Amino acid sequence: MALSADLLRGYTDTIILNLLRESDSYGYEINKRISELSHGALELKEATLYTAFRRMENSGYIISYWGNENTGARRRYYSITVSGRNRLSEDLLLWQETQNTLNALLDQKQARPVLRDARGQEI
Amino acid sequence: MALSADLLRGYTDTIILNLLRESDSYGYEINKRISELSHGALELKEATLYTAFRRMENSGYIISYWGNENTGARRRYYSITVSGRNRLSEDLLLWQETQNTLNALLDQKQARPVLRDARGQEI
DNA sequence: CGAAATACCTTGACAGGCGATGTATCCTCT
DNA sequence: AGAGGATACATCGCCTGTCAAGGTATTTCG
Repeated sequence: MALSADLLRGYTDTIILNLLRESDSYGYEINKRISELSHGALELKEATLYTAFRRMENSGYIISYWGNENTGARRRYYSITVSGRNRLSEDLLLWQETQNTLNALLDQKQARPVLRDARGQEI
Repeated sequence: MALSADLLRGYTDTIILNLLRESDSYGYEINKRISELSHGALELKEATLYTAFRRMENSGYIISYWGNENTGARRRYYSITVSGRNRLSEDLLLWQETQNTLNALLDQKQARPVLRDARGQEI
């Protein structure tokens, strides 16, 4: 079941920043990683993705550079800045708070984490 | 600390429906309940609230009627419909899923091994 | 060769949140 | 009695993030 990214509005930036935290990457790969890590639950549209890149680069959270592939299509790599890491930290705190608040308002208990085995199968 | 309502976009309807689940209520009271239950973390603006009511009534999730107060300002009460309860159930499931997905995407992970391209370039 | 995958990008529409503004009544304090 | 705050409703128009639809170019594989 795919989640509407509209319900996650505002979190695309956070998700991207969190992936870039580990290493530079480029659009196409980031999109695939998101799809993988969410087990297909979230698939960002390209328009959404590239708008997010522009927005975040304009805000100074990431910088971009062209990779020098000598084979295959050209890639634009993105790198998280110090400012981006700060933004990410705040976002992560905010996400915790958002969960607490919404769970309080919806009378929900914390979601039980989905556990998976080595093959990605839900336990 | 107030949450950015943009991060909760799409959940206002769910929050309202969940409050109406127990008993009919009216705009002003609902807004106060939200503020109380969230310990001030979420304060919906009136414009947001009343657009939500219109939207949900048009969609058949709630119906409204004027209260017959003989003192104080008039109140428009809202009542959740069967369709609204169904919508709420789906929303609650979706919220659980959203948490799981976002936690999977945002949780601290082991650092991904440094990958390099054919030319030894770090990617 | 043709299709699919890789990889990038832009335009315009849509929808939800909200700032600003307006109305009217009631209560409390001075 | 008058002022200010709380109660209670409502609308208009702007802003912003998502995305459908469209485009370009290269590589890989059957």
